[in-house]
Amino acid sequence: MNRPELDSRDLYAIADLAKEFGISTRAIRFYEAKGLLTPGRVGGTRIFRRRDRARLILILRGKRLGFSLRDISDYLSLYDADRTQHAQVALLVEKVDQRLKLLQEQWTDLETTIAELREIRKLASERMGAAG
Amino acid sequence: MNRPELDSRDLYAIADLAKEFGISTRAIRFYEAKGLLTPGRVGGTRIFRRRDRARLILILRGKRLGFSLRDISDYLSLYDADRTQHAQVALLVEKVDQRLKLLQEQWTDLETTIAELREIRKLASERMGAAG
DNA sequence: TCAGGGTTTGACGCAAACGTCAGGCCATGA
DNA sequence: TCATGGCCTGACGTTTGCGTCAAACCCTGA
Repeated sequence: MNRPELDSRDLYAIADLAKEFGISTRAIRFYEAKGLLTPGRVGGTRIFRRRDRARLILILRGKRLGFSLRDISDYLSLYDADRTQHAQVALLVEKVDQRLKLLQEQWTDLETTIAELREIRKLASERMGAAG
Repeated sequence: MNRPELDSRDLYAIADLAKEFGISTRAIRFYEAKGLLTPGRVGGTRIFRRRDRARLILILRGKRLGFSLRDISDYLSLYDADRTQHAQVALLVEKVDQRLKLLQEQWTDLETTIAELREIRKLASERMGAAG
């Protein structure tokens, strides 16, 4: 483990991050190709810093939230530029609101579905008599 | 409008349903190709009945819920066969539970994101002074 | 010196859910 | 009669988010 620069824990190899977050190196390279990450280079080899790691965390959360990489890319741009880009922030807030609304719809849809399944299950067990 | 069979409102042309639900005829044909719908035929032309319309409603709800057409197909099978397929129902209940859990996670993630956006928005407007 | 392990860049593959022609059939109305 | 409009079946195209080689480079340890 004689890699002083890497041991400062401000620098990560691609496999380090892949392992830490349980994703593939391919995925990480893909995020870079899409402009979501911009790691440094030593020769050809990618070197990730804390900033990159932080961005990766945001990317993964965005994915859990169901946003596309395009959307996440927009979101990440907020963390760069001055944060004074009012219009950008407004746009993002809007997108999150949309997503929130969609989740609310899903929630009520799900309640309906659950009720239906309960009904089906009930009918099923009735037909099966005491064997249910 | 001299189409007595169609005016009984138990029969629909493909375009009727497409228009009613705001989807393309292509999508409807696709659902049929995937076995989710089984409309009748008069010559080559598809004829949809109330049953097909009801299934289409379930399909669209399933999609809103984020399920794949494969999943929805399984779900629909419950509405056919005897409803006595205990195992099937259990399986579906399980899938819905999974989806429910996922939505709950998304919900809390989204709250975090919203809080962050509010913070950014606040910082932005502060920097812009009273002009916000 | 050479195998092994980690890295790189292409480039093709893939599954889902349709979009988008293309070409053809059929019925209707001016 | 012929143009128009709706429906049909292929069949290829598209987008998203990677997976999966392939071929090559570099460093390290036995």
